[in-house]
Amino acid sequence: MSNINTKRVDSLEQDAFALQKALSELVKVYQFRDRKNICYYDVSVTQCYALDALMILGSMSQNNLAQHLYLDKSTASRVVDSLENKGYLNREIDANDARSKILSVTPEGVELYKKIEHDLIKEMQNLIEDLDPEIRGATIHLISRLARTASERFTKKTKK
Amino acid sequence: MSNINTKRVDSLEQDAFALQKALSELVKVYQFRDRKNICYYDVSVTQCYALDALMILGSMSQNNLAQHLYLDKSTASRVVDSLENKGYLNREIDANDARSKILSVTPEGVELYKKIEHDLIKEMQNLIEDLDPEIRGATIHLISRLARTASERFTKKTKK
DNA sequence: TAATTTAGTTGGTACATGCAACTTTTTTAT
DNA sequence: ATAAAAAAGTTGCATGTACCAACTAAATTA
Repeated sequence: MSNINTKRVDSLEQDAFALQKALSELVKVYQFRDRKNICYYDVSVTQCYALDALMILGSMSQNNLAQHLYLDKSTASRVVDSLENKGYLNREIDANDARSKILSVTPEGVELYKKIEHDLIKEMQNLIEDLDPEIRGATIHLISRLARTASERFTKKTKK
Repeated sequence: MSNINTKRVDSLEQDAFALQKALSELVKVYQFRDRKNICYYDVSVTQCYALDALMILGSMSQNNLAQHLYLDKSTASRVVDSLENKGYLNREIDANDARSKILSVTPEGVELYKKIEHDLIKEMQNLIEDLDPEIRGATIHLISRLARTASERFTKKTKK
């Protein structure tokens, strides 16, 4: 038997354990945040996700948005209602398909989004500025991977 | 002006941006999981957190558990109800303080916990086995830090 | 042109949660 | 010693966010 190999396996298992715990804690805390309905300025977290999706991915239909947010179309409809009422986005009938509503962020929405994003990114910068760029890159990579894997796993289980 | 310095700053800002997005996506996906009430065997995610806290930190009072789970004591009471009914934990009056209930995991609870933990850790191993151990360690560290910072920030906002 | 599919809305419902009021026990202050 | 305050836990109630199902209107397909 190889000492080195055993060590490696142990380390992998330990790391997996530690990462599982850390991730679990992180998610738990963020769940708490969302339950408390902590808002950025005057939008809820879900509403903020909606703004983000539209800013990053551009205008899209409501159904499309629902998919990105992992929400039912009815829920998406209400989230959009709220954002529309607050004046942060427009909901216009698609010229090519009268069933469909095209969502787009208003100038007020863009302004709000920029404020929120600025705050969040600044906060994140403080958190990671002392880290080696290589580590930062690797972490981003891993977190993205975790998100992707989790997404596949959960949506598979639900059988869409 | 220094080219190198500019580059560094840019890289930090880009990393902060990317990390913010990745983290946001991760949390979104996990929220979806929890909404769907995806369970491990026959316990919900919150119930699983409760089991985990008791296994890792040992027996504790209900109030104590509530704090660890970022839950109101009333909600904790109900979560514990459910776990007790399923036979996964015991709730006994504290010999030193008759107001307090001491929670402990039953053998059935331990068994369930081990199964869940085994599954999760195996999954995590697959996800990280190709990464450099150094990177893994650093990532775990950063995720823990993110959790801790978020916890401080959110609980401060709520003013406990 | 009739049947089916799709996008979105609305009504009903469920469920986890927090808050407030309450009980019981312990601690503190007078 | 006793009264007042604090603490742990439970229960009732309200709330908000979500899903599902039924519906409308429009587009696509047969």
